[in-house]
Amino acid sequence: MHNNITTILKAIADPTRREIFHALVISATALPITQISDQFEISRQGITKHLKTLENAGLIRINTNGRERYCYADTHPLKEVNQWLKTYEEFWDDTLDNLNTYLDKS
Amino acid sequence: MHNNITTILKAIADPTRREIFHALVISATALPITQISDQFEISRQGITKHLKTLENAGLIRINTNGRERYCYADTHPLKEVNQWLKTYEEFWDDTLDNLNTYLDKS
DNA sequence: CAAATAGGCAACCAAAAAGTTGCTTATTAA
DNA sequence: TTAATAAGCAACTTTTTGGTTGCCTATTTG
Repeated sequence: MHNNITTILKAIADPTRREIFHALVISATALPITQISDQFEISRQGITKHLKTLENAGLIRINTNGRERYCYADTHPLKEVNQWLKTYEEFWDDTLDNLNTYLDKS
Repeated sequence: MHNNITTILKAIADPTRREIFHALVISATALPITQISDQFEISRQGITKHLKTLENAGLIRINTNGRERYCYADTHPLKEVNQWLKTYEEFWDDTLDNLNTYLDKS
Protein backbone atom coordinates (compact mmCIF):
# COMPACT_ATOMS: atom_id res chain seq x y z
CA MET A 1 0.00 0.00 0.00
CA HIS A 2 1.93 3.04 -1.27
CA ASN A 3 -0.69 5.61 -0.51
CA ASN A 4 1.16 8.45 -2.16
CA ILE A 5 -0.75 11.03 -4.11
CA THR A 6 0.31 9.75 -7.53
CA THR A 7 -0.84 6.22 -6.73
CA ILE A 8 -4.16 7.52 -5.45
CA LEU A 9 -4.76 9.84 -8.39
CA LYS A 10 -3.87 7.15 -10.90
CA ALA A 11 -6.28 4.80 -9.17
CA ILE A 12 -9.22 7.19 -9.41
CA ALA A 13 -8.30 8.42 -12.88
CA ASP A 14 -9.81 5.30 -14.41
CA PRO A 15 -13.60 5.48 -14.85
CA THR A 16 -14.14 1.78 -14.21
CA ARG A 17 -12.22 1.98 -10.95
CA ARG A 18 -14.24 5.01 -9.90
CA GLU A 19 -17.37 3.00 -10.60
CA ILE A 20 -16.14 0.06 -8.55
CA PHE A 21 -15.13 2.37 -5.74
CA HIS A 22 -18.49 4.11 -5.83
CA ALA A 23 -20.37 0.83 -5.76
CA LEU A 24 -18.42 -0.20 -2.68
CA VAL A 25 -18.89 3.13 -0.92
CA ILE A 26 -22.65 3.19 -1.35
CA SER A 27 -23.07 -0.50 -0.62
CA ALA A 28 -23.98 -0.99 2.98
CA THR A 29 -22.11 -4.28 3.18
CA ALA A 30 -18.76 -5.55 1.97
CA LEU A 31 -18.94 -7.34 -1.36
CA PRO A 32 -17.17 -10.49 -2.58
CA ILE A 33 -15.28 -10.11 -5.86
CA THR A 34 -17.70 -12.10 -8.02
CA GLN A 35 -20.58 -9.99 -6.81
CA ILE A 36 -18.66 -6.89 -7.89
CA SER A 37 -17.64 -8.24 -11.28
CA ASP A 38 -21.24 -9.24 -11.96
CA GLN A 39 -22.05 -5.54 -12.17
CA PHE A 40 -19.57 -4.95 -14.98
CA GLU A 41 -19.09 -6.10 -18.53
CA ILE A 42 -15.42 -6.86 -18.19
CA SER A 43 -14.06 -10.17 -16.95
CA ARG A 44 -13.55 -11.13 -13.30
CA GLN A 45 -9.79 -11.02 -13.84
CA GLY A 46 -10.09 -7.54 -15.19
CA ILE A 47 -12.01 -6.52 -12.09
CA THR A 48 -9.46 -8.24 -9.85
CA LYS A 49 -6.72 -6.13 -11.43
CA HIS A 50 -8.67 -2.97 -10.78
CA LEU A 51 -9.30 -4.05 -7.22
CA LYS A 52 -5.59 -4.58 -6.74
CA THR A 53 -4.90 -1.07 -8.00
CA LEU A 54 -7.52 0.35 -5.65
CA GLU A 55 -6.17 -1.71 -2.75
CA ASN A 56 -2.67 -0.48 -3.52
CA ALA A 57 -3.89 3.08 -3.30
CA GLY A 58 -5.53 2.26 0.04
CA LEU A 59 -8.97 2.99 -1.39
CA ILE A 60 -10.32 -0.48 -0.65
CA ARG A 61 -9.58 -3.22 1.83
CA ILE A 62 -10.03 -6.89 1.27
CA ASN A 63 -10.98 -9.35 3.94
CA THR A 64 -10.77 -13.07 3.23
CA ASN A 65 -13.50 -15.27 4.60
CA GLY A 66 -13.33 -18.88 3.47
CA ARG A 67 -13.24 -18.99 -0.28
CA GLU A 68 -14.65 -15.51 -0.54
CA ARG A 69 -12.83 -12.18 -0.40
CA TYR A 70 -14.90 -9.29 0.81
CA CYS A 71 -14.06 -5.84 -0.44
CA TYR A 72 -14.97 -2.56 1.18
CA ALA A 73 -14.11 1.01 0.45
CA ASP A 74 -11.88 3.21 2.54
CA THR A 75 -12.27 6.86 1.65
CA HIS A 76 -9.41 8.10 3.78
CA PRO A 77 -6.83 8.36 1.00
CA LEU A 78 -9.10 10.91 -0.65
CA LYS A 79 -8.16 13.29 2.11
CA GLU A 80 -4.72 13.45 0.58
CA VAL A 81 -6.21 14.40 -2.75
CA ASN A 82 -8.28 17.02 -1.01
CA GLN A 83 -5.18 18.47 0.57
CA TRP A 84 -3.49 18.70 -2.77
CA LEU A 85 -6.56 20.45 -4.17
CA LYS A 86 -6.70 22.89 -1.28
CA THR A 87 -3.33 24.29 -2.29
CA TYR A 88 -5.02 25.68 -5.37
CA GLU A 89 -8.38 26.50 -3.88
CA GLU A 90 -7.42 30.11 -3.27
CA PHE A 91 -6.83 30.51 -6.99
CA TRP A 92 -10.18 29.09 -8.06
CA ASP A 93 -12.05 32.33 -7.96
CA ASP A 94 -9.40 34.66 -9.25
CA THR A 95 -7.54 32.66 -11.86
CA LEU A 96 -9.72 34.15 -14.52
CA ASP A 97 -9.02 37.62 -13.13
CA ASN A 98 -5.31 36.97 -13.38
CA LEU A 99 -5.98 35.75 -16.86
CA ASN A 100 -7.74 38.96 -17.78
CA THR A 101 -5.01 40.98 -16.18
CA TYR A 102 -2.55 39.16 -18.36
CA LEU A 103 -4.59 39.65 -21.48
CA ASP A 104 -4.94 43.35 -20.75
CA LYS A 105 -1.22 43.71 -20.45
CA SER A 106 -0.46 42.01 -23.73
CA MET B 1 -10.71 20.68 -24.45
CA HIS B 2 -12.73 17.79 -23.03
CA ASN B 3 -12.80 18.95 -19.48
CA ASN B 4 -14.43 15.81 -18.17
CA ILE B 5 -13.38 14.38 -14.86
CA THR B 6 -11.39 11.48 -16.32
CA THR B 7 -9.36 13.81 -18.53
CA ILE B 8 -8.66 16.12 -15.60
CA LEU B 9 -7.72 13.32 -13.22
CA LYS B 10 -5.44 11.68 -15.76
CA ALA B 11 -3.75 15.02 -16.34
CA ILE B 12 -2.99 15.57 -12.67
CA ALA B 13 -2.13 11.91 -12.01
CA ASP B 14 1.29 12.41 -13.56
CA PRO B 15 3.87 13.88 -11.16
CA THR B 16 5.70 15.83 -13.87
CA ARG B 17 2.47 17.43 -15.00
CA ARG B 18 1.59 18.35 -11.43
CA GLU B 19 5.01 19.98 -11.15
CA ILE B 20 4.51 21.93 -14.36
CA PHE B 21 1.06 22.97 -13.25
CA HIS B 22 2.34 24.03 -9.86
CA ALA B 23 5.14 26.06 -11.40
CA LEU B 24 2.62 27.89 -13.55
CA VAL B 25 0.21 28.51 -10.69
CA ILE B 26 2.81 30.03 -8.39
CA SER B 27 4.49 31.97 -11.16
CA ALA B 28 3.21 35.52 -11.22
CA THR B 29 3.57 35.73 -14.97
CA ALA B 30 2.80 33.48 -17.91
CA LEU B 31 5.78 31.45 -19.06
CA PRO B 32 6.97 30.56 -22.57
CA ILE B 33 7.53 26.86 -23.20
CA THR B 34 11.32 26.96 -23.25
CA GLN B 35 11.35 28.70 -19.90
CA ILE B 36 9.21 25.90 -18.49
CA SER B 37 11.24 23.09 -19.99
CA ASP B 38 14.42 24.64 -18.62
CA GLN B 39 13.17 23.72 -15.16
CA PHE B 40 12.96 20.01 -16.00
CA GLU B 41 15.30 17.24 -16.97
CA ILE B 42 13.17 15.94 -19.80
CA SER B 43 13.29 17.30 -23.34
CA ARG B 44 11.34 20.29 -24.58
CA GLN B 45 9.24 17.96 -26.73
CA GLY B 46 8.41 15.91 -23.67
CA ILE B 47 7.29 19.07 -21.89
CA THR B 48 5.24 20.14 -24.91
CA LYS B 49 3.38 16.84 -24.76
CA HIS B 50 2.61 17.34 -21.09
CA LEU B 51 1.48 20.89 -21.79
CA LYS B 52 -0.87 19.58 -24.45
CA THR B 53 -2.34 17.12 -21.96
CA LEU B 54 -2.81 19.89 -19.40
CA GLU B 55 -4.32 22.18 -22.00
CA ASN B 56 -6.70 19.44 -23.05
CA ALA B 57 -7.85 19.11 -19.47
CA GLY B 58 -8.37 22.87 -19.34
CA LEU B 59 -5.71 23.22 -16.65
CA ILE B 60 -3.56 25.57 -18.67
CA ARG B 61 -4.11 28.04 -21.46
CA ILE B 62 -1.62 28.97 -24.12
CA ASN B 63 -1.35 32.37 -25.70
CA THR B 64 0.82 32.86 -28.75
CA ASN B 65 2.86 36.02 -28.98
CA GLY B 66 5.24 36.17 -31.91
CA ARG B 67 7.45 33.14 -31.85
CA GLU B 68 6.72 32.50 -28.19
CA ARG B 69 3.80 30.66 -26.63
CA TYR B 70 2.95 31.80 -23.16
CA CYS B 71 1.39 29.28 -20.79
CA TYR B 72 -0.62 30.04 -17.70
CA ALA B 73 -2.55 27.89 -15.30
CA ASP B 74 -6.30 27.77 -14.96
CA THR B 75 -7.37 26.11 -11.73
CA HIS B 76 -11.07 26.01 -12.56
CA PRO B 77 -11.18 22.39 -13.71
CA LEU B 78 -10.06 21.41 -10.22
CA LYS B 79 -13.49 22.41 -9.01
CA GLU B 80 -14.84 19.39 -10.82
CA VAL B 81 -12.40 17.15 -8.98
CA ASN B 82 -13.44 18.79 -5.76
CA GLN B 83 -17.07 18.05 -6.50
CA TRP B 84 -16.29 14.43 -7.12
CA LEU B 85 -14.42 14.31 -3.83
CA LYS B 86 -17.25 15.96 -1.94
CA THR B 87 -19.48 13.00 -2.74
CA TYR B 88 -17.31 10.94 -0.45
CA GLU B 89 -16.48 13.59 2.11
CA GLU B 90 -19.28 12.44 4.40
CA PHE B 91 -17.67 9.03 4.57
CA TRP B 92 -14.21 10.27 5.47
CA ASP B 93 -14.73 10.26 9.17
CA ASP B 94 -16.82 7.15 9.55
CA THR B 95 -15.44 4.75 6.98
CA LEU B 96 -13.27 3.23 9.61
CA ASP B 97 -16.28 2.90 11.90
CA ASN B 98 -18.15 1.03 9.21
CA LEU B 99 -15.05 -1.07 8.80
CA ASN B 100 -15.04 -1.91 12.48
CA THR B 101 -18.75 -2.67 12.40
CA TYR B 102 -18.08 -5.09 9.61
CA LEU B 103 -15.20 -6.70 11.42
CA ASP B 104 -17.31 -7.09 14.54
CA LYS B 105 -20.02 -8.84 12.61
CA SER B 106 -17.70 -11.33 10.97
C1' DC C 1 -17.11 -37.88 -1.95
C1' DA C 2 -18.25 -35.35 -6.24
C1' DA C 3 -19.60 -31.23 -8.24
C1' DA C 4 -19.96 -26.52 -8.04
C1' DT C 5 -18.23 -22.16 -6.70
C1' DA C 6 -14.75 -18.32 -5.54
C1' DG C 7 -10.82 -16.82 -6.73
C1' DG C 8 -5.50 -16.80 -7.82
C1' DC C 9 -1.69 -17.06 -11.11
C1' DA C 10 0.58 -16.50 -15.36
C1' DA C 11 0.95 -15.68 -20.08
C1' DC C 12 -0.41 -13.02 -23.51
C1' DC C 13 -2.25 -8.93 -26.41
C1' DA C 14 -3.40 -4.26 -28.00
C1' DA C 15 -3.51 0.34 -27.18
C1' DA C 16 -1.97 4.30 -24.75
C1' DA C 17 1.47 6.96 -22.47
C1' DA C 18 5.99 8.95 -21.70
C1' DG C 19 9.76 10.00 -23.66
C1' DT C 20 13.31 10.52 -27.41
C1' DT C 21 15.58 12.40 -31.82
C1' DG C 22 15.77 14.76 -36.25
C1' DC C 23 14.15 18.06 -39.09
C1' DT C 24 11.37 22.19 -40.46
C1' DT C 25 9.36 26.76 -39.99
C1' DA C 26 8.60 31.19 -38.22
C1' DT C 27 10.18 35.12 -35.73
C1' DT C 28 13.58 38.06 -33.78
C1' DA C 29 18.20 40.07 -33.18
C1' DA C 30 22.98 41.17 -34.64
C1' DT D 1 20.41 39.52 -44.29
C1' DT D 2 22.34 36.07 -41.80
C1' DA D 3 22.33 33.81 -37.40
C1' DA D 4 20.04 32.59 -33.43
C1' DT D 5 15.96 31.39 -31.03
C1' DA D 6 11.13 29.41 -30.10
C1' DA D 7 8.52 25.96 -31.09
C1' DG D 8 5.91 22.47 -34.14
C1' DC D 9 5.65 18.03 -36.54
C1' DA D 10 6.51 13.30 -37.28
C1' DA D 11 8.59 8.99 -36.55
C1' DC D 12 10.15 5.91 -33.38
C1' DT D 13 11.04 3.25 -28.80
C1' DT D 14 9.93 1.59 -24.29
C1' DT D 15 6.94 0.98 -20.55
C1' DT D 16 2.51 0.92 -18.58
C1' DT D 17 -2.21 -0.09 -18.67
C1' DG D 18 -6.48 -2.40 -19.39
C1' DG D 19 -8.05 -6.29 -20.79
C1' DT D 20 -8.25 -11.27 -22.18
C1' DT D 21 -7.90 -16.54 -21.76
C1' DG D 22 -6.57 -20.94 -19.76
C1' DC D 23 -5.63 -23.51 -16.05
C1' DC D 24 -5.01 -24.53 -11.03
C1' DT D 25 -6.40 -24.48 -6.04
C1' DA D 26 -9.19 -24.10 -2.16
C1' DT D 27 -13.59 -24.15 -0.10
C1' DT D 28 -18.43 -25.29 -0.04
C1' DT D 29 -22.53 -27.85 -0.79
C1' DG D 30 -25.58 -31.64 -2.47
